[in-house]
Amino acid sequence: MTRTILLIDMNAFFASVEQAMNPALRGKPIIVCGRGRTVVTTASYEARVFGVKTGMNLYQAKQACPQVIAVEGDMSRYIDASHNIQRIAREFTDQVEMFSIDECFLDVSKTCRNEVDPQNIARAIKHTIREKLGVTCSIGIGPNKVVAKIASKMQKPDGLIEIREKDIPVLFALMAVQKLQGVGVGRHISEKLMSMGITTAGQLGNTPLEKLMHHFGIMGYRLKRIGEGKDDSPVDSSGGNELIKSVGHSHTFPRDTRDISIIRSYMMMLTEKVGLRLREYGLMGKTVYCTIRFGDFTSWGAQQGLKEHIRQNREIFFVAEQILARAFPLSKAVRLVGLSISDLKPRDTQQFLLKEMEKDTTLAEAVDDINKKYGVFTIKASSVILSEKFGIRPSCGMVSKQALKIKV
DNA sequence: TCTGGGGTCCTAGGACCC
DNA sequence: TCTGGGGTCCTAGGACCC
Repeated sequence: MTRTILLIDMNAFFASVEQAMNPALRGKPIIVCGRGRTVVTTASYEARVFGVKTGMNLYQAKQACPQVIAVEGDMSRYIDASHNIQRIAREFTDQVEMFSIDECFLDVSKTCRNEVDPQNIARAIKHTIREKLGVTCSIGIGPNKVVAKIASKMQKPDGLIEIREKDIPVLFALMAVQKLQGVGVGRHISEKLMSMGITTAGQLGNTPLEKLMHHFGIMGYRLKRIGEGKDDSPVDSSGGNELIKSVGHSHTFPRDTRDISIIRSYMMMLTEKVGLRLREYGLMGKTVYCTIRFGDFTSWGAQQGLKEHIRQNREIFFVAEQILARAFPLSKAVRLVGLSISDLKPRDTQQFLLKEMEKDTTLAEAVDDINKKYGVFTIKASSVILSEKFGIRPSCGMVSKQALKIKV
């Protein structure tokens, strides 16, 4: 059965939301970024004209566009906007999958079987989003999710492209493999494909499966399907039923360091951020993973599986410290430390019966409550105060998809 | 001029057990 | 002393995504 899938892809989403909320930013080149040694998360189209791109550092952005306005991102605003987009999408079909904070798949096959032109649906969605939220989007239409996604990237901003099944062979024959970025063909794979003489999507689809399997293993099968413009994956409208698999944070130091006390205090701060979110989500984890990025951008990582699930800051920190100890003595200065916890399960309420745990939990949750009410780190561990002495400020976590899972 | 932060999935190798 | 094969679990690392 032929399907009709739409992908709504928001244009310069974070920057557009900031401009919609603050008239003083409209029509101006702006970038949304973090703090410290940060990069551009999103550049407005006015900034892109000057060559400002995602991933540039602030210096590069200012060089390219001296008048660019840097705005510190506020994730909660983007999550709100994302929910609003989802609500609008549901006015058109109940088959809606929030794919990321700024992308949304719709399966409108049923509607289109009644002679409704999918382009009319797309135009109505674009109009509603612009009217209600003051931001624009590009919509791609295709017979499946992969093709819809490719179509959505073909015209930006404010685009609308439909790729019909019969158009795929001609279109893909001309499409460079780099254009498949975003559907599972990243930089490494496309470079390898090019070195094999496969330069277009069409050539990828025509390459014998055995050859692709030989070079890419089981991935070869998926690559061939992408090259053929085929994809059976359904639009998953189950929403927040997906489980969160891991919760983590990382932080880049203002300056590279070998000082164990600095590294340790950052790790304590990360522990508190991870622990806070774990408790917020009502989860506990059984595997702790620590990572270090060195000044030369090489990295080290190690994990520790546990006998029991944990959720308290001091438990997480105890394990993190043991893992971190394996990285010493350090051969190079450290740029970033990261901490994440996985192997998650919902909080076991029975454990509350244990008095010791109860006390600890009550304390941690009281701290969480106060921090939620009066701002993160109103109450903080001594290590965090120490962190601040070194010029560290806790940043807002870029939670994206997880926040959507929780809040929807 | 160096290059953020949040995730997911997959693979490969070693340990261990039967 | 040398020899299996299969399965599972754990760990490290890579690729990809927004």
